Amino acid sequence: MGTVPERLIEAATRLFADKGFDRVAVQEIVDLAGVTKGAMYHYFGSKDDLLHEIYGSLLRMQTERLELIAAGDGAVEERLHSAAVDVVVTSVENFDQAKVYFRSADQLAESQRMAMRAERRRYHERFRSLVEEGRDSGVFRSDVPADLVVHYFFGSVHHLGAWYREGGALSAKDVGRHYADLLLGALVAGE
Amino acid sequence: MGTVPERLIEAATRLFADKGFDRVAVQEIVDLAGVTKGAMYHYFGSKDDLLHEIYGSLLRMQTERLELIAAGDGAVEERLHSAAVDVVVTSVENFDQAKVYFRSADQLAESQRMAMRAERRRYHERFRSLVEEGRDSGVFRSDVPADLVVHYFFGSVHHLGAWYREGGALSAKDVGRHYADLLLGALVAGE
Amino acid sequence: MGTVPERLIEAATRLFADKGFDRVAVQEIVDLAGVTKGAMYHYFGSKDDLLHEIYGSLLRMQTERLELIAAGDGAVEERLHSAAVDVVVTSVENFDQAKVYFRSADQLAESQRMAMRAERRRYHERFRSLVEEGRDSGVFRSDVPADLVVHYFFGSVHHLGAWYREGGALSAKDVGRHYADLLLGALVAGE
Amino acid sequence: MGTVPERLIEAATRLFADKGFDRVAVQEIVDLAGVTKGAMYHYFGSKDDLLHEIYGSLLRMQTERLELIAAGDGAVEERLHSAAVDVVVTSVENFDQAKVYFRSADQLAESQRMAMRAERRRYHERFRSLVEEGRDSGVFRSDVPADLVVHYFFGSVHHLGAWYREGGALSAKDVGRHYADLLLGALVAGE
DNA sequence: AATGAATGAGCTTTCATTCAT
DNA sequence: AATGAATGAAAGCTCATTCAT
Repeated sequence: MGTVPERLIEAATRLFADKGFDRVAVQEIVDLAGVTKGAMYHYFGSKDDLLHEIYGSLLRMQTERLELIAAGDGAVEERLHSAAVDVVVTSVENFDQAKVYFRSADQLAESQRMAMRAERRRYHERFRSLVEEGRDSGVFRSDVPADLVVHYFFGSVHHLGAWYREGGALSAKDVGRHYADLLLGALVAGE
Repeated sequence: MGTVPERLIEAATRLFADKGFDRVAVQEIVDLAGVTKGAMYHYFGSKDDLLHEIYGSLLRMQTERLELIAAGDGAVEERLHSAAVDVVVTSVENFDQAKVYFRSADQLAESQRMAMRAERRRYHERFRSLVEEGRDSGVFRSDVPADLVVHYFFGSVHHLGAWYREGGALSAKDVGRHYADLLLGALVAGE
Repeated sequence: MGTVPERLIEAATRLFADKGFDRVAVQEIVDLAGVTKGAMYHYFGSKDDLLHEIYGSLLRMQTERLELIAAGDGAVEERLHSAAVDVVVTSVENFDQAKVYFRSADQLAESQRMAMRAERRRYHERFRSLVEEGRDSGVFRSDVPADLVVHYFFGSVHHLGAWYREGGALSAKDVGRHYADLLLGALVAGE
Repeated sequence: MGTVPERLIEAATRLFADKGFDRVAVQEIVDLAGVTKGAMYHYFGSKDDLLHEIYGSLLRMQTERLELIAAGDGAVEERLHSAAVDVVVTSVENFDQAKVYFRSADQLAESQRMAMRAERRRYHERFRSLVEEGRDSGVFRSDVPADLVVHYFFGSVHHLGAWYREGGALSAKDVGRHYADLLLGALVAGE
């Protein structure tokens, strides 16, 4: 059953993913976790803290993986493809966490927002540097700003929570590959 | 200064776009509109009604334009390109409304959610039919599900609110063209 | 269809009878009457005024009839019996009005409450004087205070709204007779 | 001073009795009880819950007592007399509670109304069965429907709140006896 | 480590009434 | 005679957080 803080994180993740941060009462979280409010405030300073905790961990994990993939030694188009597949697959495999991340990103308290943005920027930049590497080496088209490309692609990823359903016809890997194909197709297409 | 209901819609649009539906108090809306709560409830049945009104109008407008564009007589790749540009441009030109739509779509009361989903689906299907038309005529790749393509692209569009800033280096038209180019590039690229 | 004030009184009577004064909104009344709030406030000073009007008229009518009956020249037990039947029959024949009277008597504004109480007391006293007349002439028992008898009987009458249904097995006259029989039976029974 | 929920019930009882359910604000209740609204909603789900609690307890008590009295082994007219005295005495001894019951019975939310009606019906039926027992054994008159008799008597009891004042000339027992005498007088009177 | 009673500020909504037209 | 937009005060209720135990 896990420790109390683990159960709390788990409960909060499920609820935030389903209804959005603002629509979940602390009471619901502790009920689902089978503890009381006092216990929650013993481990977490606030409801915001729970949110921070939840998507911080996914983002950190994805950043680490991205850095490994990007530092690999395949061709740039292969590394970008892998990175694209990976962010989709890890998002789907941690779908509740990802949904919380996608939905409630802007709901953080001022103090934590800074830290979060810095981490997100780091991920974004690393991804962009891959795109730029491809352009510099003449493999990718260069008539579209690299930044825009990254936003374009992450938009698609963030939208997964709005339509993808686990257990349907498409596996996480399927979606990841299709997404990566579309991205690479667009970049390699050339003018 | 416009009529009271207009001022209310305007105020609500700005606030919902900035902070999200759940973070805006009715009191803030009426303060910004310069009226009292009673006046608001004279014109709108609930806070939900305001939300519905706001993005209903954008969605209706975009649907109409999409249907016109799709029914044009150019080549399918040109029609899809125009449609893609158009949804971006109209979203950016009504950016607050669009942000409300992107952020708060799922926050509607049960009753209105159905109606809204039906309208959204209609838009989605019309867009998808363009993609399918291109595949059937051999112009677009067919190894990626058409539905997924549409979700992929709309994800990018929905994400505009998270990064695009008016008055920056890129005009609405610029972004629209880049987005459309990326979409068409991916589809035409062929396997 | 009647004049506007008549329609308003009618609508208010029905609604107050059904739901109680406090549970009816002025908006509902004017909707049912097919007019607007402005029209209502043109004819009536307040929602309280409507209430006052409604049960004032029933009470006045019943008082007049009671005085006629009491002043008749039959035996006292016959006059009391007639009076008892009459208050039941007129209450049932104006059932909505009567229900309003029974339910919402205490809901009047301070100013009107005085006037109302005076009228009610007048009715009560006239009824009591009949009881006393019967006692003085040795026809009725005298071991129960006359005031209490009157309260006892009017309690039964007021309760009609809680159980009597028009169109059922018992006609207004039936109930009136049974009620009067029970009252007279108790008084004549003797010690 | 009692526990918080006790103080809340006490305060609500007094206020509901005085002004009627709809005329009492939750704020008044908590002020009188010396707590805050949050505390009230910690113990009671709604304002309706308070009402339910208040007269549920009186009704349950009276039902229990009625069943004991009715199951006794005296003559039926004695048992009915006792039952009549008892309902008056217990109502007067818990006068605020009884007034709430008499006044606000129909103000309950739909959900609780059913349960309450069932309990009231049970009380009514038990009382009626006493009346019927007396008719069957030829002690009571049978020209008046038993149901009507019960409504007639309970009407008188419900009306107590409208006229009886504690500390006056008549004790609870006095009123109870007079009421019972009037009831029995009417029933035994014979045709 | 954990409880749960209690707070206090805030929420959306209702409503009798007024008033310019 | 009548409209209906608008007010302003109050309503019932929710909720993150605190704190004595």
